[in-house]
Amino acid sequence: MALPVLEPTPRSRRGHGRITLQDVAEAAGITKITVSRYLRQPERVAPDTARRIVQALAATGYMPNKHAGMLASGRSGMVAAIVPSLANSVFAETVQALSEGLQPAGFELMLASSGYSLQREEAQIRAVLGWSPDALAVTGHHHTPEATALLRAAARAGTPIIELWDCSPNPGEFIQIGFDHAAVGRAMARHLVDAGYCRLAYVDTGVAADFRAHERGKAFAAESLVALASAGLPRPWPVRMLTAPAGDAFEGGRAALHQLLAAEATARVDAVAFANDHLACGALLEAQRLGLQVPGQLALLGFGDFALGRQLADGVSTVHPPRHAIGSEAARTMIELLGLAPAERASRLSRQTAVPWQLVARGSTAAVARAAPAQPAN
Amino acid sequence: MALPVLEPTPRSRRGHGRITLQDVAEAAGITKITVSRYLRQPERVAPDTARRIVQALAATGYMPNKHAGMLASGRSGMVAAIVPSLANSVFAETVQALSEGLQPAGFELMLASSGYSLQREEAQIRAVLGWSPDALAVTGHHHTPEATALLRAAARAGTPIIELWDCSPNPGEFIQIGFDHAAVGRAMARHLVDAGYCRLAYVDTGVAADFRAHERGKAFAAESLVALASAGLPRPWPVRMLTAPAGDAFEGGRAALHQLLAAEATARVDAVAFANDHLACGALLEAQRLGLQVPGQLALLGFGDFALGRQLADGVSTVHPPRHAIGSEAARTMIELLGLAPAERASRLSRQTAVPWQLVARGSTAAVARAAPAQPAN
DNA sequence: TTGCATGATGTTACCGCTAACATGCTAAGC
DNA sequence: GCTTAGCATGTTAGCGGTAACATCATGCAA
Repeated sequence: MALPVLEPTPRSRRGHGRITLQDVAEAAGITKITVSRYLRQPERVAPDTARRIVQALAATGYMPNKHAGMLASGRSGMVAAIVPSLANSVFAETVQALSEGLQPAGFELMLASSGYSLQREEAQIRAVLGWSPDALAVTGHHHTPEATALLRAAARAGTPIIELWDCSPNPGEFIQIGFDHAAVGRAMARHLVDAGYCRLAYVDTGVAADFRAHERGKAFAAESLVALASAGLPRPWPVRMLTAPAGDAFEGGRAALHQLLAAEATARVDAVAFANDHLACGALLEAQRLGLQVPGQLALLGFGDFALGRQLADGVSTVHPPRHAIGSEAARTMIELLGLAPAERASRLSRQTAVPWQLVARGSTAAVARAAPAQPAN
Repeated sequence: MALPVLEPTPRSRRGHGRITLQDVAEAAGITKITVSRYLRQPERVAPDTARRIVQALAATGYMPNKHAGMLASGRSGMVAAIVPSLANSVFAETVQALSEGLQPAGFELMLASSGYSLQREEAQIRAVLGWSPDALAVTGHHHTPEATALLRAAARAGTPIIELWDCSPNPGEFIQIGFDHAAVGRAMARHLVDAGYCRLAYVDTGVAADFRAHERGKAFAAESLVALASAGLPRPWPVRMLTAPAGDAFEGGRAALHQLLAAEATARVDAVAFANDHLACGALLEAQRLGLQVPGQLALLGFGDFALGRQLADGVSTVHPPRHAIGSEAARTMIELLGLAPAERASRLSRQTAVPWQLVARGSTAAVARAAPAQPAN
């Protein structure tokens, strides 16, 4: 028979070596709940106790374990965002604004970039939801079916889901904060037609999953025909649509320009809209190299309002998207929703906020006298 | 006297509504530990049980709660990184590489940007350590004293701390993965002198906390004198040092160029090195506007190897920093260290990895015949 | 048959924190 | 004096997982 073991190894896994509330409480001569209370609602503990707690906190160098806090309270104090790319300054600025907007409310931001892949986005959503974020921002309203299901489940559980950058005219399943890309595409078309151009082209980006650029392109093409017709060209030149090769966007713009110029000079485009400013700048540089007059022989219109566009030649006309406003508005929305009781919140988990954008006309699309219509207006 | 309450409210806070391991276990007719085991080591459960677990997982739509997992196991599966800025493509690419390198090993990345402020960096470090990351990457070796103390405490507790981008010749307190910026500055100086230029200037960035650019500048200035002397100019023109105005870097470069040209033409600089390519490109565009010959009258040398530099004129010479390699090397290091036993790990929490960079000579610093030395060599 | 290694699953006790309720003490009200 | 409201602090029981050990069939060698 085994002898009774003295001091039976308490088979306890001791802590991971960090200072805990318990340590602070002991140092202050009280129990941990009071310390916990002080940290969350300092006015709820007696001034004298508070003083001792402050000392104990400093002496121990306590740092709260947010996982434990989350587990106990059900609130993580963390918000997650998934964007297609961080290298793209467009999203970087939105994320920056989101982060800055959340900071004062005490929320941390957890960031993931999907590399413009819906598969990776799905994986990221799955991973990120494991951290029980208090809210989740994703980019756009295109997701894999599984991803949508995950988002839907989270939304039903009361987690605000925000789709950034898109804001389609028809209501979506989640909260949308962005703008109508089709409207931007139409405005781009009208701008070029109004400035006197009539042989238009749209250069899409080589990044397959930039749905927004594609959507602008489709609307651009459709609106072009309308605008040209109402400008007295009932049988307009068909809008050339092409896709720039993937890779370096400047080179893509250069290559696209060459493709466009391959046509016989008389039937050449006289204005090109691009999926983004980098493509447009690449095309402008190539046009300069070729000795083409911009905007004399060729007008160029970008999207994104990148800093470079202001610098080249007389400036590249562009659309200024509300990069910053989308992020700060998203932060505002999250904070507002998370302040509501779950019951109230539920009714607001689907809505749309359109953030204004602006077409910035610069030298590259200066007005020209329209050539005589190919076809007299009847 | 109060009647005995039947079914006394079990004062239990019910869960937060999510599916838990317990739910899955019940659906599969087993206990939760077996499900937990299956999720971590599928080969440890019987094939038949595994099948039932898989079904139960699918049926319930289980999603693990990582906070609970972290609390129980002491491992969070998360790594944090703090960079000065995400809008800067330099760091964005490093972060991208870090993220991609960590993904296969199953680590999530938590990201924060400090906006080039050491105060904010300290706050971010504090916040991020509350999430008990398995490892933490920060940028550079400049931190507030408090931040350094926090990092030190974390390192002592076994969390690998990695300083990105810097790699000073003298050993640091933490792990450094980067390169020696002073060496880059010296190489820039030698490149210009070797190409025949002798009236040099360095334009620092207006971002006060970009210590790395400043360090390159100091080394550039010092090495210039040495290189010019050994090229037969014992009493060289003193290196002009100036700081571009903060804000748009292109404009900063333009403004800096104007400042440099303000001197009488005969004593004008003939080569300028910049803290980054944006400044250099801005200066190049301004030089073009002013009709200056680059590199005839002026050589320009940037840093960063941004895509634009390849596009302008005959290309802007630059230094290609190991943006990507720093990130992937950091990921590799983290994974390696986290695979070690804590005891073994402790001995490796301080070391340096120099990642190679490259000077990319393009048109903007093409060689010229050196003007007769101001002073004959003796 | 017995003994024992082996593999599959279960039990228990935590991780560090907080919600909910309980207690004890002081001061006000009658 | 005694109740009672109110404040400060404490006790208990979890949150949802996992580590460590326990148990219980098997199969197989001795």
